[in-house]
Amino acid sequence: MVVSSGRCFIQEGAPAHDFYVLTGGRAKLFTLMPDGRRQIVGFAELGDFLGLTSSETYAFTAEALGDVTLCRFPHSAIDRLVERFPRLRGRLQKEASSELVKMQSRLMVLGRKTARERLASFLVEQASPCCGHHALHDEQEPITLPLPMSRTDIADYLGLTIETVSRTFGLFRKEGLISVKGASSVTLLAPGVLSDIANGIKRD
Amino acid sequence: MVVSSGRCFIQEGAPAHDFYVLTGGRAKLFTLMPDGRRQIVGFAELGDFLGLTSSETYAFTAEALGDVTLCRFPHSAIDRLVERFPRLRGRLQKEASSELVKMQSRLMVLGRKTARERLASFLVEQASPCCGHHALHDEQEPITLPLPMSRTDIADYLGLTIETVSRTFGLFRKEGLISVKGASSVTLLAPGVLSDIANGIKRD
DNA sequence: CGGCTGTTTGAGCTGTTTCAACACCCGTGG
DNA sequence: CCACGGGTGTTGAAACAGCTCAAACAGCCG
Repeated sequence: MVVSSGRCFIQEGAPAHDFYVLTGGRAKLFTLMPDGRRQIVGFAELGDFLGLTSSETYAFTAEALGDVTLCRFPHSAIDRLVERFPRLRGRLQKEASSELVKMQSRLMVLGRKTARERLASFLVEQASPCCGHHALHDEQEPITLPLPMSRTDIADYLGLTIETVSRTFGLFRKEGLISVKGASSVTLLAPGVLSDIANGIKRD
Repeated sequence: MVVSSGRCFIQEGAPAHDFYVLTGGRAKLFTLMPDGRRQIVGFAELGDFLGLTSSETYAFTAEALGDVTLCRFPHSAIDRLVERFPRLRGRLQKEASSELVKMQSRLMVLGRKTARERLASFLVEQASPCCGHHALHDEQEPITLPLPMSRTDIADYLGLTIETVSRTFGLFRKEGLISVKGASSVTLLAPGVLSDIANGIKRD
């Protein structure tokens, strides 16, 4: 199925009938508090499984960032699917535990890092799929990233306000660490330094 | 195997040879930043699986809170185990996805909640296994909890400082919401109100 | 060229942290 | 039995990072 930009295809709290595999585009996953405060719990991309839950209802809302394509499966079909594609079993387990590891580093970001460190962590995380195998830490080449999410989304992902996100982008720009094109594209000019900032390391 | 209080049985970054099932006691799971900042990513209790990871190394350190008993299995044995105990498969999946759901609510705690709301969330979370089936939200009876972890642990779990945790305990006490015995035992005098605070709901 | 939305910048404020002093609990040894 | 530590928890005052409120700005599209 195809979901157009801004549409929600999973609703927090709704009965969890189906699960999805994302086959194109990206989506933001978030939860809300009764008074409207929002926390983005992740950005889904190609190959991610969404809507697997042990409870009766979805734990988050999923909204398309740009147009998204996905495959929908009823929860009840999961056993049949695994039977037909035995390798899926391993995928599911691997996906779950790698998501758990990511969550743990997100907890560190939200619980213990400063605004600078949070934004640096975000940029490094966004860059890591692009630069693949070799560690970004000692990457010297500039890396250009598309940022399909708004400043508000970044803020709600990092537990900050849009103003703080904007100001911190400004700082990084002034320090020559990044350069920004039109607010939806960044190039990391010094990935190694950003990675150090993300981990709270000061090199002098 | 038995692990005595304060001992670490999983080291962050160490090669992940084994995984564990916790069969007695409780443990804290945490990650560290190079400069020593600490984030507790969870408290493990009876029946929890620890050390399952898709990568080569453990993502967190696990330290016993009081004495702990656990079963150790080499990672390589997991397939054989599942073969012998087919129901284990479901347990693993259920455990993983319920842990993911918990993680999402922890992200909300760390990213968007105030100190009051964080501590209330913590107390409600600690109480929920005790009061089981019926929702704690409209629970009127006082609930007494043991708190095996130190104030420092609570602070590192909630992304606060020990001083803020202590002050907030003081506030709750003054407001008649809890009563504290010797810093390692709390009774929730108004669980419903605490649950509302945890969710950012103000009732007047 | 207006009008809309999203982003940046500025100034002042606030909740949480930091730093420091003090109180408590408890095991030890005089 | 009680004074003495040492670790842990509490309380206070000052500082600061990030938030709030408000206004200016930049794209972007009709």
